[in-house]
Amino acid sequence: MERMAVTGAAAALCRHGGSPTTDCGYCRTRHLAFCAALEPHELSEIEAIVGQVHAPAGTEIFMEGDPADHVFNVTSGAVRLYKLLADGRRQIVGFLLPGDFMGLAVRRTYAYGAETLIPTDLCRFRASDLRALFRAHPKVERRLLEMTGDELAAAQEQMMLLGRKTPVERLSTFLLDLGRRSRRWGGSDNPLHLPMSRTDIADYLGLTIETVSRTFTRLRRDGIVDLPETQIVQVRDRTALERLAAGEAE
Amino acid sequence: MERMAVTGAAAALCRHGGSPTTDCGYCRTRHLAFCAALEPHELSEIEAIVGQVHAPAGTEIFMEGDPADHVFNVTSGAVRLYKLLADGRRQIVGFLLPGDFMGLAVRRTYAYGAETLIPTDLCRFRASDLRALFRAHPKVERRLLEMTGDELAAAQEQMMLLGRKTPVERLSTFLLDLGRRSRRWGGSDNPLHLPMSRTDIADYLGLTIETVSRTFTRLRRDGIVDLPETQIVQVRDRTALERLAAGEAE
DNA sequence: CGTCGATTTGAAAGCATTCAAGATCAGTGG
DNA sequence: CCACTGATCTTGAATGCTTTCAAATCGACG
Repeated sequence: MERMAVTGAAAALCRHGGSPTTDCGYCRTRHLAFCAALEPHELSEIEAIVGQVHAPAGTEIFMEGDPADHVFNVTSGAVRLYKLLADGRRQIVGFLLPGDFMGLAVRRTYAYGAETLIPTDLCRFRASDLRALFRAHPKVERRLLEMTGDELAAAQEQMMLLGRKTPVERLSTFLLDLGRRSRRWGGSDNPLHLPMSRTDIADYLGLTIETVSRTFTRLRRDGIVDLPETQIVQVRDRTALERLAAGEAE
Repeated sequence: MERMAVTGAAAALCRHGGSPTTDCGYCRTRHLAFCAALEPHELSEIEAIVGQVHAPAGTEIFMEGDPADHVFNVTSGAVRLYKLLADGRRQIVGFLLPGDFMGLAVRRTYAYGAETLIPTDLCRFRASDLRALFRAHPKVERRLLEMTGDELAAAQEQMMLLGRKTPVERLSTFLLDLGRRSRRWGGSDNPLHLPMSRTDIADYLGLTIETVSRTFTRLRRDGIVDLPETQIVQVRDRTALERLAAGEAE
């Protein structure tokens, strides 16, 4: 199981050196985050409580079980959320891309650990500040309920994948989903850049690294994708990929 | 794949014959549902928009993809939520017990189908009525965000189970979780009554019915549980069951 | 007592995993 | 510029566990 060097904890993450305040007006992911619930003239309420954080690749943002003091928005980069069993088995429960958030914990502690995959920029909010914002602006809370509902639906799709799909169906679903989410924040979906390792993909799809690699090879052999580089996927036959992802072909 | 006769659709479900209004003051699951967010003297606001529904075992409440017009609270009985692939493979994404809710869809349609396992009583709300209640009482929406967050955390635990746990770990986790939830609404956790079939358990745990059966046999052989009846589980060694569920033993 | 469905058990097969070895790539220093 | 090194990824072969296929048992119900 991959274990990379990690540093820091949520409260210790370096604040971005520059300006003490943030200008949300220029944020390219604002329309994706819960911030979208507020009108432009209300953004100062967010700017008053947000902190900017930059973390290099492989940084531990927080660990499962840590006190859930903060909520984070990803504005650039990528993050993996994961859970561990006692013997080291790992399940990645999600990858975060720009516009995604993490750390909303009803309970006192985080339900998963979070580590950056690549250099990543985050907006950090103290949970107590956010709760105050909810009281002032119920529409922010409504937006967060909406986003949490979307996450829950995505989690149920992932249960379908983990419980019933074959390896090639899992990988096809993963590639299409990552492509959709990449486009959502303005990235490319073809060619698609994979910010995570094969080990990460395996731990997300409930497979071994070897099976992931063999399945990539099969998709390439069948002319469905091309891999000009390990981390770059060129989709050649999207229809075939979609049929595989839906479990309609084999 | 099990396919039982089903009847009706969300809008067609019979209203309970009796009184046109409901007395939430007597509801034994009120403290579990989102209704708990309101004070006793505010319950009339719920009573004004709630409808009582009774459904016999094997009733289809709604199908995946149906317009998400209603939200339901389970007050007695049990429900399975499931998703299907084109070729009939099924993944059960959750079992509902008294106090649980379903149908909250940010999107226009339900993300899963719902069928009763046993005779079940439901409170039904029109989504539009509920949204109006949110506006009048933000604390109801807060409570629903809290419950949805709990569901998301449970879904992530299930991802860990489906992606990385062995069959005996899956079944142990399932039995303990069902026991906890049974106690929550006032039921017994030992002996524990299983309202669902082996096929349902298999489709929930990402296994085949035969593997579920063999795993029950193993737990019984090892003296960890007893099965006086097919649907009744007597836990004999809770500590061992907990160790198995956590992946600390084999 | 007989039938039908659900569950359990047995035996064989298939497929992902495990174990092992190569290949590729990025970074480092000669 | 190139060899060296370590990590990541790919490929091969064998193992083993779950699945598949098949049959027996159990239980509810008429």
